[in-house]
Amino acid sequence: MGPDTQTQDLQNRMNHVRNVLRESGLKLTHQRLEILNEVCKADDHPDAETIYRSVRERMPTVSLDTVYRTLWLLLDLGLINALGPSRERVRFDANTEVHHHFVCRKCGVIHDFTSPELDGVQIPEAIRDLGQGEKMHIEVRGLCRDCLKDKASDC
Amino acid sequence: MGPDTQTQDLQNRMNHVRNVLRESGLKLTHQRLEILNEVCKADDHPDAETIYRSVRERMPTVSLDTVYRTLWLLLDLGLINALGPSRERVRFDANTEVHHHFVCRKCGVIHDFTSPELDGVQIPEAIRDLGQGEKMHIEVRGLCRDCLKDKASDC
DNA sequence: TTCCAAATAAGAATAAAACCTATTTAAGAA
DNA sequence: TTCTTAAATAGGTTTTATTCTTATTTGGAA
Repeated sequence: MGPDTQTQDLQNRMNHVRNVLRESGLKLTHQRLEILNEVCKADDHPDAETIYRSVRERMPTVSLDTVYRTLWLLLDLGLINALGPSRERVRFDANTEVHHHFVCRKCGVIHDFTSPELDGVQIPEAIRDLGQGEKMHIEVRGLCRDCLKDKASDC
Repeated sequence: MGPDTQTQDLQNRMNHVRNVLRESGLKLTHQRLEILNEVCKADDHPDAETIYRSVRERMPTVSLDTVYRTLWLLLDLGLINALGPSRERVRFDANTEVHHHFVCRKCGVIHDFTSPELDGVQIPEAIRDLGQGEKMHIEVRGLCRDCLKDKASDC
């Protein structure tokens, strides 16, 4: 995927967001577009603070509160994902394609991966009793390559 | 499963913990046992603060810091689990049997469920490139019964 | 252009989690 | 058993992510 394709994708995506916001009766603010833009550009599951710093480079007056509010909003609208188990702070993920996460239990790094096997996993019938299932989150936890290397050199 | 069986289970479990701590060269403190005991007794995925309050009933001098340290320790030793995505604070789960979670995206309630289909899902080969997979976390997100009811009454 | 509800900025407040240090204690050694 | 010591704890302080408050601004409909 070349840079032109990426630019194209980003533009399509921004258009999609404009539509979703309009349909939901929400305002299309400069801040919201900039924040979404930064989340999309990042491919490393940034946290709110990191996004704030990036956005501030172009919009020096943006407030951290707005970044948080906007991220939760985008999340509620299904335009981005959130992840981040246990000790980590919440991290955001602009990748809304079907994919899964590998989380290192030592350093906390999160890598996306795709897996046709996992994509096929269906929400089980059994949860009917508990409520209405909407989506599955599948996560593999373990040790990433770097931490495995560190572990080996500890001996 | 009657109360006798449960008591038996808890005792077996406490013995197991004693062994794991000893094997790891860690001290078997009164605090650690009390904290684990409380996590085991709770069946509602309590957070650290809740566990702290429970433990304090029997051990009025226990410190919150000790509760946190102990919970992370038990987690590292694989004696308990942690869960809690997105907006929620971290919650702990003494159920180390294979099971899965249903998380309500509105109120945050977490219910355990079992599912032979999901139990059979294997860690995919593809993650070899990323590191060493250890376990899968499968979570179904949606709306719980109570929140569905509330939603219906909003109309 | 005017208007107003929605959104924002800035700073204050809250609360979860971690840190610091003097004191206590588990458990191995004598 | 008593002694020893590194590990663990209590209690208080600090940090920091996230939310709240309020005055101001602004998107977008009329």
